Amino acid sequence: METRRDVFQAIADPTRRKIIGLLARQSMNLNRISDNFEMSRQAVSLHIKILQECNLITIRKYGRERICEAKLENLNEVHQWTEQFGIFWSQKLKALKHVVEYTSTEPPKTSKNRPIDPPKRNK
Amino acid sequence: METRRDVFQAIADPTRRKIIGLLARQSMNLNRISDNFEMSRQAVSLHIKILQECNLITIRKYGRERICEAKLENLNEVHQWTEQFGIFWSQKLKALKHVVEYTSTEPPKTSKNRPIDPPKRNK
DNA sequence: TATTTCCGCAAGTATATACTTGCATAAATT
DNA sequence: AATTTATGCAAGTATATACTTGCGGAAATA
Repeated sequence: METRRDVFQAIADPTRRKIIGLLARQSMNLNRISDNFEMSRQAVSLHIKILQECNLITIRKYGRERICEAKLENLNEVHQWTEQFGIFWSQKLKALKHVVEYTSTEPPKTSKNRPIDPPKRNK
Repeated sequence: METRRDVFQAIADPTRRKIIGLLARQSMNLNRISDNFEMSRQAVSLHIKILQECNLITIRKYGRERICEAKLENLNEVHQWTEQFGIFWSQKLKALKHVVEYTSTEPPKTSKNRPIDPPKRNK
């Protein structure tokens, strides 16, 4: 039922991203959150549950209410994952080397007159 | 079958994240990529297809091969989404105001002697 | 006390997801 | 020409996902 559940999966859903956006501005109880969506309260509640499991929000009981708060720090995992490629961007992509190598030529007709070495599987 | 398909959903799967990581270092053909995984070639191929649809990779025909290249720029959407909350981190979270307000008190016993105003739905 | 509000639990459904295996085809290699 | 290699297409399956509706209970309000 609830196998893989990480931050990346949590933010995959647009509803959950919107919830995070809402809670980033102000903590709210469940019903208040679901006011922002067309779907049923239960549906929103389920999204909240998932976000909680992924440690992106915390829930605090306040009387009969449950106040949801965003724990934005835990978006760091995502931020850092994308960040790692940022290095490549500024370096104009190492992979770009390959692009240039290949795109400047036509596909080989035979193995003899190939303009460049074909990619070979080392196995 | 293929309804919602965006970058966030694309990177939700760990296999696809790994593929992006691989292609960020070096462009590869399909079989080469699938060498890095336990699953079948077809399974990997499907992930590639999804990544392509989300514009995270491009595929270039080279003879009988199909060379996959990462288009890391399009991770910007994710990067920026997380970035927007970075502002809040440095500001120690506006929402933190709420946390302090609420956590310092017990839940109200009656409506009379509530230590603070309860959250009210404006409807 | 009666009523409303906030919320969880549970059952049910339709579609999506992540795989698999088998077969077919075009392009290189021998 | 025969074989290997790279890949696509299609069918099939199990589980996950994103919802719904209905019921019940605890807490606040009138």
